[in-house]
Amino acid sequence: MGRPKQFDPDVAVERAMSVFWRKGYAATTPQDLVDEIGIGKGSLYNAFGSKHALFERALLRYRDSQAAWLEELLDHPGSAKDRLRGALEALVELDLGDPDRRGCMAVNTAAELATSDAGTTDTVRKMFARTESAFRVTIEEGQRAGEIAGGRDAAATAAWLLATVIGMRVLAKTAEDATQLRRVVDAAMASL
Amino acid sequence: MGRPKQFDPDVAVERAMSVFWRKGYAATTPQDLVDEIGIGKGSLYNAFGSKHALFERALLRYRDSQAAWLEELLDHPGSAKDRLRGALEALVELDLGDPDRRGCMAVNTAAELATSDAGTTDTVRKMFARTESAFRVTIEEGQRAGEIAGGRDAAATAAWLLATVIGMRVLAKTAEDATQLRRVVDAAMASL
DNA sequence: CTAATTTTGTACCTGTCATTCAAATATGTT
DNA sequence: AACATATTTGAATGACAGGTACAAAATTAG
Repeated sequence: MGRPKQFDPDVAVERAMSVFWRKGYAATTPQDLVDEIGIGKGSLYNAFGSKHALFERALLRYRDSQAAWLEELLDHPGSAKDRLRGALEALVELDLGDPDRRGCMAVNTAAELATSDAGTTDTVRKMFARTESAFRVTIEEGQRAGEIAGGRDAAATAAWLLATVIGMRVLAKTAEDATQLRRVVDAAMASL
Repeated sequence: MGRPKQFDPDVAVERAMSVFWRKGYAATTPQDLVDEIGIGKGSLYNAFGSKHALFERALLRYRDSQAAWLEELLDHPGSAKDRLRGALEALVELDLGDPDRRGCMAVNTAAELATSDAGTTDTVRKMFARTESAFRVTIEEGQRAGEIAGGRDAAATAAWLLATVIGMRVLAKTAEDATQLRRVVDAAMASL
């Protein structure tokens, strides 16, 4: 009943994600969003209610695609160490391959909104926890397989790996070439 | 000649830094700045020219105070490893002790502006390079003293330590308590 | 075919953004 | 004292932010 939407809300959220990811929350205007999505302002506000609500949906979409991507990488066949190295190297490729150097949307959001937006910060915190958890599982697999020293605290190592990855993704935004990031990967793997 | 300034520009820059640090660049308005600094808008624009110019001065002020703080920590007496651990622990204290959880202004700036502001990004890149360099010097001292394996690539280890610290400072903005950060420090030092 | 429902585009609104300006005020120079 | 210079304040500016209102258009249930 009623007139059907002439645009796909999922596509709209994806395009909104793209804009928010590139420009950040505060610097993105409703005009930017309608330009990118290709709908009118009326439709935008009818469908999503507010800039903030759309941002939250965009962030959740980022979470889903990002988490699936990383978790699939860590689920590849191979040794735990190889999978971890592969994931880090894939992240470097991903970040440096992006002409806009957007980095990680969750990291950018933490940096921009943690002081002012508790709800969004909670979402980001959970995203970090999820990644940390995936790292911990892989590290524990490596310990059972004897590739990683069993005496190490897997939880602490996972937290440290998460910090390393977050740092890498910030550095990817400022790095001029790949050498700095490759060094980070090498040193991180050397000390695992 | 002329009426003398009724405020200290250095104090004004410091207060501006405080606001930009807490709110980020885009979310800070000229009104926020004059409220915090305690001068009129005319004075603000007469003294600094634009919001962006004031931001750059605030960022440079951050760089100077931050770099001095960290470099002094790393210059303390003691073994290289102890100094590195001390620096990481001091950063955790600093970040968690801040009620606003502002994290690191350079990191926040990289996250917010790297896609859009080449000049500022260059400043941040140099700040990162300076910290990385201070880490490398300390690591090399540790290698000469035999505390850190000489076979390790000091430059790569320093890059990795920089990434770890950047990640920690992002996590400090979302972490609910100190455990996650303490784990990062422990794991980082364990693998040094 | 209509009634009911929903979307859409345009126009509009209020407030704020970043900046500028005029006038008043405070100093150094002659 | 008169003047030139520099700074202060706060109002004024044009542009745009974020969002709303509304009538016309599109669809489906009955």
